[in-house]
Amino acid sequence: MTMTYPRLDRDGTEPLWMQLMRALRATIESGEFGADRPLPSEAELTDMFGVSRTVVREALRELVQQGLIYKIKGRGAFVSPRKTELNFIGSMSGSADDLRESGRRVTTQTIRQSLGEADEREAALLRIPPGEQVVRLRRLRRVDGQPWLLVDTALPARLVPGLERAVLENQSLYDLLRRRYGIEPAAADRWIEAAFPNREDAALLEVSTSTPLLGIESVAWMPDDTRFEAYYALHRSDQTRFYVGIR
Amino acid sequence: MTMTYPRLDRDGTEPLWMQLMRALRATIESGEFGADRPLPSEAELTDMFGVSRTVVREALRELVQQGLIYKIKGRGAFVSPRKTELNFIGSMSGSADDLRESGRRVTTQTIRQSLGEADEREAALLRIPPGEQVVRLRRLRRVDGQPWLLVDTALPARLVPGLERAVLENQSLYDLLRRRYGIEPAAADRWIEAAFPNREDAALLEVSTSTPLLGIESVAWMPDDTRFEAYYALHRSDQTRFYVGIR
DNA sequence: TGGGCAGACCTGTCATGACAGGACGGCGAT
DNA sequence: ATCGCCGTCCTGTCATGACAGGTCTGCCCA
Repeated sequence: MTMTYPRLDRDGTEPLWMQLMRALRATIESGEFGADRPLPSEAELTDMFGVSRTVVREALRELVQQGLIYKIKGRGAFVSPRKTELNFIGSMSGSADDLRESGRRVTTQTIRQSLGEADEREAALLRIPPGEQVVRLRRLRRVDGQPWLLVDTALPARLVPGLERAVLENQSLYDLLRRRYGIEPAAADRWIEAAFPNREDAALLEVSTSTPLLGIESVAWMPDDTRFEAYYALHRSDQTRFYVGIR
Repeated sequence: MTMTYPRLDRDGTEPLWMQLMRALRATIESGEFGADRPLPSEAELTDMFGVSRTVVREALRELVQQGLIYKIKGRGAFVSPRKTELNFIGSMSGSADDLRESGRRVTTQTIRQSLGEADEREAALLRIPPGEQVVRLRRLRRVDGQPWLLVDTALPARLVPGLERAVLENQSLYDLLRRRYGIEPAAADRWIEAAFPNREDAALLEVSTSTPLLGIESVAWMPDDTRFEAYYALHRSDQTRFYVGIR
């Protein structure tokens, strides 16, 4: 067992379990472990990181939830076989702007970025009065050069002052929200349907208007229940199906 | 606080946290609590049920995961507003045959039920050799009389001897698997795409062949990693969108 | 009347300990 | 060589305790 890990920061604000989860996740994603290879046992991890078994279990539980590992009672934890599909729908970190790269070239082009007034739908999702200021983004996600996802996002302007002028190209919106505005996502609701694109959307996604696409509506909120993001996305599932892992 | 709860069985095999989760869930689903109403605090629940806070937290965590409740630090846990959509994709209990009823009349008609040999796709999903015996089910789910979901399921015959002759009408397949075969689901992988139905499927679902539907492929397994179920489902999202809650 | 502070109550994090039961390997007996 | 048993190691469950920090209410003072 030759793994080396960063020391966990006991004085910071980030919980130990989260730091540990990140460290393990980084190792797994580095490719150091192949599919179905065992991780160190819980007891070993408590020794290696100098934390309690509670912390280790919490970190591992999260990795199981994310589908990166699986656990078998009496045997241990193992690295899950690599998913070729992207866990976009079923993971918070898999949101439109925080898509995990799986050896694919992912680019994001911002088509529109403006201030506006929340319409009825946006207001209902974001739990704000209709007409309240929102920042609206329209972005096109490409995977290996192919259009893949077209997302229309609305965020309450009062939460993200200046976002309508920020540089967003190939940026993770969630990172930006976290660093600049202290927005920590806690949970999201998502609704999925099959839909046809209109003429404009079809052109952007380079499909015909009779191509069936996945439509995903989403609203996300912070730990204090404040809705900070609503989006509607069109996805070309003819290219890549959406994966959801249930743990 | 006038709630009455069943006593938890300390001598059985079912973990206390799971029993508690079920009890709370039953209360919530009975309608006794309205949306956003507070649950008893963790401390109160430990007193009421005579269990440790660990057990209470585990039960509540599971309910949060299922989207039935939400928690706010410093304030407590609250009943989530009732979802009108069914949590089919993102929940193990929301599998094709264990759909939660939300005040809707749900019926299931078995169209086909037979023994067969696993084809390449079934074999890959179930991790069995092609040609191995599988039980195949084709079922049509109706909600309020409207066709809603058409599911083709394959299960390794060696795990479910006699299932091809069992009475399945309006039965929960998961209940049956649990009671008769001791099959306990642990996790699942699911893939979602937009698709068109073929002529036969379109007729069953009462749509045209140019109606876009959601296609869901799924494989589920037990704690020992044995794949016990694979299905492909077509869903009419023109009727009801699919909901996924991220917690 | 309004604002600030303290205390009580809440969930979140973490440590420690114990026991149950599943998995696996080694050893001994047949 | 094979099978069964035992010991060790593993995760799962559960209890207990402590502390941090968020929330809310009531009280006191200006």
